[in-house]
Amino acid sequence: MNVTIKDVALKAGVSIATVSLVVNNNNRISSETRKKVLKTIKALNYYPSRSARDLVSKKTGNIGFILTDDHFLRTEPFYTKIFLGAEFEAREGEYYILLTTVKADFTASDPLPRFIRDKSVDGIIIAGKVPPKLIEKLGNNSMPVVVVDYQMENKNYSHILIDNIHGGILATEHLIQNGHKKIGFIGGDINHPSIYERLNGFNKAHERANIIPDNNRIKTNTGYPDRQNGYNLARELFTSNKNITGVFACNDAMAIGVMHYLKDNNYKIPQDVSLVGFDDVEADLLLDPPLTTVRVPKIELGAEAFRVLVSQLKNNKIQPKKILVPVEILVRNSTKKIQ
Amino acid sequence: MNVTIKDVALKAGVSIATVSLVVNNNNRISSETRKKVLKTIKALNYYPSRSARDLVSKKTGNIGFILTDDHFLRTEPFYTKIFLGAEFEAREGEYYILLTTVKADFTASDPLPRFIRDKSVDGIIIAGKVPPKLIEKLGNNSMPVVVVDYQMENKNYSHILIDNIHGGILATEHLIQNGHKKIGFIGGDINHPSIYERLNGFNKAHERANIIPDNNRIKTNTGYPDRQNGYNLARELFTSNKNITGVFACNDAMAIGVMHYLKDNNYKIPQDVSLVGFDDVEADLLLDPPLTTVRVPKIELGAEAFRVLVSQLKNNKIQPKKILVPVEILVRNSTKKIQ
DNA sequence: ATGAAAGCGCTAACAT
DNA sequence: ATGTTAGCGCTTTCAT
Repeated sequence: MNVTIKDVALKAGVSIATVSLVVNNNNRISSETRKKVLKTIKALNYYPSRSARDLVSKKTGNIGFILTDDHFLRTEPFYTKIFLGAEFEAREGEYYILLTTVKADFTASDPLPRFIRDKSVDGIIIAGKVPPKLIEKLGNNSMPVVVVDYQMENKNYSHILIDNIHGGILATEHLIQNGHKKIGFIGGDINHPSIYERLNGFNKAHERANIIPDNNRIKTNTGYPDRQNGYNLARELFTSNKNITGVFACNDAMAIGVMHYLKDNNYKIPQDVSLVGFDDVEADLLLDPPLTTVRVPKIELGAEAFRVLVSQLKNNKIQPKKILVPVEILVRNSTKKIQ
Repeated sequence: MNVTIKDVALKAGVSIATVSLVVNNNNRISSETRKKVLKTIKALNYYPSRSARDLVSKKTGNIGFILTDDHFLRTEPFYTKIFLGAEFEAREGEYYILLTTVKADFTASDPLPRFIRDKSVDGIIIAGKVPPKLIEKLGNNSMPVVVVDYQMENKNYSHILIDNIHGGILATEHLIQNGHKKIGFIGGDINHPSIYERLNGFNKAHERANIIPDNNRIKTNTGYPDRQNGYNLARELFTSNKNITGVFACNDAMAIGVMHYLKDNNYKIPQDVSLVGFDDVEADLLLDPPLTTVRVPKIELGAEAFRVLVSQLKNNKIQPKKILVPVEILVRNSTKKIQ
């Protein structure tokens, strides 16, 4: 470190306490003194030492961001955008974000992320499916936790959630309003709350339109919701069902798998089958046709998670919140009206 | 913080200096004392305070990882894997990694990443194309810098580089050995050192085989090397050239664009055209056919960058290194032998 | 409104 | 081989 609080105090002709108060926006300082101090801070290009600060305040100024490796390395930059949203927001605040991954199949014997063990963070953001054993192991820990895009029961954690039910309704209603009645649902693991809720929306939309959805058209399994899995489930769906005209895939990755399956089997999109995805990760993907999907504001999810976490840190009474982030349908060319 | 060095000293019946020496693996301590201290450290679950440590040592224990936003948000997890390699390695060491993005068109008036301004990192890793203005602005700074996957001239920075020339040779020789003579090259910005070198390898392989490459078959532009751009350049290539039988695309993203173009224009891969990419990002992409490509060890690139940076931090004489990481060709089904 | 001074938890001389 | 002690740069009472 170069220039310290002492240098500033000396140059400005005040005590270090005064400098400290100015730096921390304490209003007990006269505006002249403040101005003077601020000026010499600029002149000297002074930045307070984080470590000295942290040592006194018993904070770290860091927040930890945990992602499972499969999420971080997803082909589509879904979770990286959520991270970036948090990082953008952290730049405004006084925080740094430490990103780490844990294995998706985290077991009780795996160590907790290092920043938790050695208390290098003041709080934690976890995005996407959280390994249950991780939560268990985290249980003893007193750090505030915000969970993004994953729902957990009766926990003292705040949640930033996608409005999945409404998204499912939007996607399905769009299909129904375009005349589709025999609609398939392609999901991943139905035990994943997001997928469960999207299916829920799927059913609700049918109900509202007085259509009975056929359970045989609902295809899920316990695999990771990626393209390959979408392909496989599309095969299941179309070999056991004739005359399906619309498909709602629970995310864009699976929708792309469905596209591949349909092309391989000489179905035309949207002439033969209309297809709706979820997430909106298609930019730069060069899909043909462009995919109608439900847009999820990924940057906003991350930013909101950061804000909620910091507000809990500041108020240090942890009042768990649950925030639903709205979604919208983006109609592109993978869906069309039928008579 | 909870348990401090004092608690450990007290419980173990030694001085805090002794505890400190044990923690820092100083060999001036008798093995009995060491054992005793280590035991009570375990018992008390003691972790040294980073901030206290950093305050004394004038280090931060952090290293900064800079990526341009377009790279971080690339569809294929290329740079995120490089980051992860660094992060894996940091877990072994005593470091944390702060990840931030800068705009790809960073200008002189954009602020440097915050962790540089307030000196919250001991060193920096930059991956991928580095905005020139960033480097200029970084000039005054004394922090060691390691650059991954991008070449800069006459700078005191260490480099971890892909062996692009050899990769270009491998890709092209594979085509040539399979009987191809009229081979196209699809690149992005030829001023990007990696692309320049891959083209270099392309030419070298032709030379070795005594084939004169036709400049009209080399298509580059200044755009970002993504799928769309690959598509566009493929159109250029195939409309101005007949009977091309092989294409080397300078990365997988562009190769995918080429694939799309070929499919849209009723070329069969590999029956009509053999296609080779570069990077190996295809896992989970569901390409048809699977792409022959040059594999780049992304995790290893990041890990190596971290190692080099830390070794410079430790030796604090900055001896800039240049490390070439080898590549290999992965033959899949997008290439075939012609007579 | 400002300053003096204690102390956060640790490392590194220096002493023993 | 181990202990004593002086800071590192800051925040925060407590005085003034």
